[in-house]
Amino acid sequence: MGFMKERKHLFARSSQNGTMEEIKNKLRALICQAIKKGFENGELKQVLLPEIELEAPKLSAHGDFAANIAMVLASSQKRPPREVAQILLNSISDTGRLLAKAEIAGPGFINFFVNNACWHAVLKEIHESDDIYGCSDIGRGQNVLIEFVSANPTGPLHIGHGRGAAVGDTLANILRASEYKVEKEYYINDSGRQIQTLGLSVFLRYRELHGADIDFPHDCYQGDYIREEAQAISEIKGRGLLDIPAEEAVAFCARFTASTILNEIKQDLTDFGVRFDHWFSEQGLFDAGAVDKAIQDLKKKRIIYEKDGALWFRTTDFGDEKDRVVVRANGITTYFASDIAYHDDKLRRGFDRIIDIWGADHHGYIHRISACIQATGHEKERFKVILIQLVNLLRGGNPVAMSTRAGEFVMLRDVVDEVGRDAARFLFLTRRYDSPLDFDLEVAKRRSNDNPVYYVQYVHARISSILKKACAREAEEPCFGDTVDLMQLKEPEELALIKCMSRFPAVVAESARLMEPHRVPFYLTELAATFHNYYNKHKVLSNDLVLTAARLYMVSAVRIIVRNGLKLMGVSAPESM
RNA sequence: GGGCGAUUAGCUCAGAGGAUAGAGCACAAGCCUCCGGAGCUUGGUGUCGCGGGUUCGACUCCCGCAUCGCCCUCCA
Repeated sequence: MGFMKERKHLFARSSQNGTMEEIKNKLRALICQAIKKGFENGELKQVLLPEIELEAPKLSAHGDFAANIAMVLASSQKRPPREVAQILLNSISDTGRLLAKAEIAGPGFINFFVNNACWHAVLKEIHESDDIYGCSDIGRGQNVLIEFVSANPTGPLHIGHGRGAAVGDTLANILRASEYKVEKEYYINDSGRQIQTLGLSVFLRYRELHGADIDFPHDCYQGDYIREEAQAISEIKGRGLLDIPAEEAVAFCARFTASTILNEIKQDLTDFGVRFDHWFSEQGLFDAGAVDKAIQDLKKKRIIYEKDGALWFRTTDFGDEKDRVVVRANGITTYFASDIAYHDDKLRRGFDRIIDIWGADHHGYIHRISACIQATGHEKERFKVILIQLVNLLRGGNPVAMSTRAGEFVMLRDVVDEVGRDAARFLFLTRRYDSPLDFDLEVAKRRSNDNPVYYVQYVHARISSILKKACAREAEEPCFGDTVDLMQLKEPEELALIKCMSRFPAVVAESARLMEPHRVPFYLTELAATFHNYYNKHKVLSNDLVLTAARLYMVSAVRIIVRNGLKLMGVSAPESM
């Protein structure tokens, strides 16, 4: 989906919200006229005009759109809903011949059945919009910064980071498609104690490598990669680090290793299809004096105070349960200190909204950051946190042991190597982010219905194959001009498919508004099912060339949506599988 | 003890004011003279955790309770 491309022809259209919205607006106008007519001829008591809601009913027997207006009006009219509905129905004048049928049903719904031609217009819209079908303007150009992954450069990315990466990247795509201006940022915790510990861990392994008898502390990093880093340093420096003061040696190991690991993280993310606009260094904040300045400013405001030799932030003023330490008694700043400066910096860069994506175990941090955002003079509404629940890695239903202590965690790279990037990205998005995710490696590799990624991609490959075959039949080169007779499309399965297609822009817009990327894969799975159902019942290619042209026009529209939807998710849309 | 999240079919999960609450898996039975069977069709199961409230109408919103998970460091 070409989110960043020129969108002139879309703006030129009467609506940016898709054909379905246009149909709804026309229906609203009809209803509105009917109500006013009722007011004028005295059949209805004059009341304030309520919002006219239209929904797409689940059951096709309930029409294409249902209005609850009669039930809403019933109480103020002091008449039964169905009676009100009847009055409205009598007053509706469908001059544009939009409706095939309208009827009263259930407790007082008015169900509208629109003409097939309305739905056929959806196909034209899809073809005209092509790779921007699904885009909307609901973001109105707002600037948004999404910070995600932001794993410490003390070890490789694990599978949990993968979920964060998939959600963050997809959310960014969805927002961009909805006319938000989005920048993606990775915050590098390249300062402080954990980097120090990293250096120490590597240095100890280095000494071990050179024959020293070491006692490897429990709180040092345990993974095998620490030994590999020590080996790498050894190859460059030989025994050189043994001859300089230990402090310098540790500092060297810290710098060297953090930078190596960060490069590996960048490579992993690149291979996972995630590209950041900014890599923001925590150390950079210290170097620029931003952390000190933030602390001094808040001291002046008496939001930061001294107690027991430490500096505390009065987060309780902002609803936190206790105050938090910013600078410890030993003079070392906590993460919180740089986070104050960091979030202040983000907002000063002029973003309307900043979004942080964190693991759910950090939820206790929300109050703190919200407090410092307010304390530094920003509105807390500009800040939003998305908490992502944990990933449980399984293999054939059995949990894969993941112990941080023993350094046995499953790396994102290994998972991607085993199941593929498409499957990994898709599966990470098949749960709401606030629901824990069981990620089963065997299921991820399986090519069946419990693995939705292939189910959806298969649609793309299948349609591609049909189009290829159609081109090969020289007599009927598919021409998608105005010559296509869309009235040919009247089978129930065809209309169901087109209606499903018409929902895509609303799905993307809703997904952007609620910041819920999972809506896209769920929709695509439904579209795929609707398509397969159609495909198994009707042949696209036949001797009826007029019908064939119309059907080709339709299925290639399906292909456009599948491609656009997968693109949002960073998943490929293969021509063949 | 406090905070956050969750609780929907046997399992994994969608649904966030509307009508008879859905999908996949699993189970059973069918569909290839056919454009890709990595597919389709047909079968049924739910006190939507419990109890109140709001309203024309609640799985959905509000309050209380129960259970589960995570968090409650001068940790990162």
